[in-house]
Amino acid sequence: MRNISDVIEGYLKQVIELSERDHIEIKRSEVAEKFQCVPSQINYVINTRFTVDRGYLVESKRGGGGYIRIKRIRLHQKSDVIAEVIQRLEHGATQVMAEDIVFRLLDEEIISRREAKLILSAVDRTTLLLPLPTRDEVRARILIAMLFTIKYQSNT
Amino acid sequence: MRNISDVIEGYLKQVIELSERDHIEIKRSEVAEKFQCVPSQINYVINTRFTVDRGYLVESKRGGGGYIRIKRIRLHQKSDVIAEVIQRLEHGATQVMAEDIVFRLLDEEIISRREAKLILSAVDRTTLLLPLPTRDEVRARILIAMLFTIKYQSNT
DNA sequence: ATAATTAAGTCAAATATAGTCAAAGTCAAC
DNA sequence: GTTGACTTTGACTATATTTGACTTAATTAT
Repeated sequence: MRNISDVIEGYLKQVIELSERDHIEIKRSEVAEKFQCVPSQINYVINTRFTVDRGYLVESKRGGGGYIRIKRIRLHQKSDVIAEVIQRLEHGATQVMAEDIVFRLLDEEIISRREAKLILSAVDRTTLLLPLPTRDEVRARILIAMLFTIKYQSNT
Repeated sequence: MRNISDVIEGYLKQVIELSERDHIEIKRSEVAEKFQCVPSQINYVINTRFTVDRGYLVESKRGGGGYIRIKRIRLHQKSDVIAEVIQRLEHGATQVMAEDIVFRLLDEEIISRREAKLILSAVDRTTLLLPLPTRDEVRARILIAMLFTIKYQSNT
């Protein structure tokens, strides 16, 4: 007998599979009720099994009529290049590094000219206006976040 | 099952959409009656969904013959929309403001879906990871920088 | 003018969800 | 039988919605 997290994972994947649409919406409390577990177990399952790396995007809303929405995403065709670039950014990014990376992505036709300008304007030192070394760390995080977005395009 | 606020939001947007004029006038009590809710629910919907950042202007009048008037602000000159939006950002931008603005630009077809995602990922609080109020200031600067880039694109 | 009536506005409490985090439990590998 | 990764649990937190008592403003009747 498998553990309850695996069972819930399987259930959710089946629901996604059978769904017409590219996403499903669940009520955390209902799923918890169905499997006789505490609601936060659902968060655990989602945090460990429905991650971006595994190809899922999750959104949610609290309050009345709240929900958890799980979407499947597909990888960008050039995701290897992006993954490689993200690795280089892990320990901070200077403006020159950022420019090199953006020009490479442009060169590889992973981003458009307009997107390149957009990215560069966001991470320019006069935009961030933060002291070092914070500036290079924030720049790296912004670049990584944007690259992730490009890497994992949702199916919609 | 959706919550009543979302239903009322959808209804009002549809009424605006189908309207000949650029604004609609509703009677708060009638709408409340139609959706079987208390009148102040209508204020809640208007205050949370028909904000300036989302491109709406609301006026009202009390007393006999009172009404609530909702106007969709559709500006056709893209640069005007951007200029207006930049002004609102001058004193910092919360994540909710940023989201409202980006969705509006998407709605007005000034940016693409992918660009919207790119921008939102860059200014997400988990990306910036800075303490307030710095975070809101940096977010505003990044948004302004990107909007300028979009506004003054060279045509070459 | 003043009062009565008719609307809309405000605000905070009650309710309905979901998220976080860390302690406790489980189980396989060593 | 200890260790460490993974899972389970629940107390506490955060956020969104719903509701209603009370307030304010405009119009109408006297």
